[in-house]
Amino acid sequence: MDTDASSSSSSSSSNSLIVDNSESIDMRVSSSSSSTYGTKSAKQSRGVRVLLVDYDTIALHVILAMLKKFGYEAVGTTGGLHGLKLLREKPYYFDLVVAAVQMPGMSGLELLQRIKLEFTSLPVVLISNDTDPVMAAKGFSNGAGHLLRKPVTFYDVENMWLHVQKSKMDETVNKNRYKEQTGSAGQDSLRRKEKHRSVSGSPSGDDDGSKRVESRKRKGSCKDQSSDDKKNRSNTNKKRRVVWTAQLHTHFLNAIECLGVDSAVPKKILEYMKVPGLTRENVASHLQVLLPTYLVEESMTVKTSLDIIS
DNA sequence: CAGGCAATAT
DNA sequence: TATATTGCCT
Repeated sequence: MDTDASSSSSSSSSNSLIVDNSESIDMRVSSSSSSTYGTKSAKQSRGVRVLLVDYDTIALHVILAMLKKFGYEAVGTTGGLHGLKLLREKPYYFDLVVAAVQMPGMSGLELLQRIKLEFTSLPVVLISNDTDPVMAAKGFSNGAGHLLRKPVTFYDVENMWLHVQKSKMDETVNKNRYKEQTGSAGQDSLRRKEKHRSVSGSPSGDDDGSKRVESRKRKGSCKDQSSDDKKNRSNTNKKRRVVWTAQLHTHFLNAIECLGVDSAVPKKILEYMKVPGLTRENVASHLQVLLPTYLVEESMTVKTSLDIIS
C-alpha cells in the first residue's frame, strides 16, 4: 500500500522525498480496555493526518519527528507540487496541511491558494522564516488557519490538531433538506436540485467554477469531542443522501486496502475514512453494492498470478 | 448489537 | 440508477 504515492517520477528527483510512517491505521477496536496506550487521556493529536511540505529537509525531518512524537500520522515532502499530488491521490486522507512559506518553485502561499481552490475545507498552517506582517496578512486572507514562525516548537506541534478542530467548526453541520413525507401517497414531488453542500468533492481539474457549487466534506479525527456538534441537527434537517463521488469512492477503496479485505467491515472502514456525516449504514450500503465488483477484480488478479505460476 | 445479504423502497 | 432501509439470519 502507499506505494502509489512514491511512484512519482518527477523531472527533478531531488525534489520529492516522502517520509511516511506506514504505521497503518490504529486498529484499536476499543472492544476492551485498550491499555495499549499508556496515556491516560487520549491525545487529541493521535491519528490526525498531517501533510508537511517544506523544502528545507532538515526542518522537514525535525518537524516530522515532532509530529510523530505527538501521535500524528505525518507524511512529508519537499515539493509543493508533490504535496498537491499526494493530496489528490489520497482524497479525504489528510486532516491538515503544514507548509513552509519560503520554498523554491511553488511557495507555501501558492500552495495554500491551490489547496483552498481544490480542497476548500482542508485546513492549512503556514510556517515562515520571518514575521513579515504583509506576508502574514496574505496568508490569512488566503485561508491559512495559522502562521507559525521558525523554528517550530514542540508546543506548536502539540497543538496543531486544534486547527483541524477550528476548521471543523466553520463547516457547521450540514443542513440539507430532504423531502420528508410520511408515507402519504402524494409523491409526485417537485424536487429541486440540491446544490447545497453535499458529500462530494470534485476531481482535480474538472470544474470551471460555475459548474457546481460543492464543498468538500472533510475532517474528523478524534472521536470524543463531538460533544456539541451532534446536537444541532434538530432543524429542518433530514437525512442526507451520500453522493459517492470518485474521490469519496477512492478514499473508500483506500480504506479497504489499508485495513485489508478481511477486516474491512463497515465500522472499521468508517473509522478509517473519518468523513463527517457518513454513517455506518452508508458504508455498509456502499460496501454491499461494491463488494461483488471488488471481488471480481481480485479474482482476476489471482487468476493472473495462477496463470503465471502454471 | 454488528455483519452479511437479499428484497424492497425512495 | 444510485443509495437507503428493512428483515432475516448468523
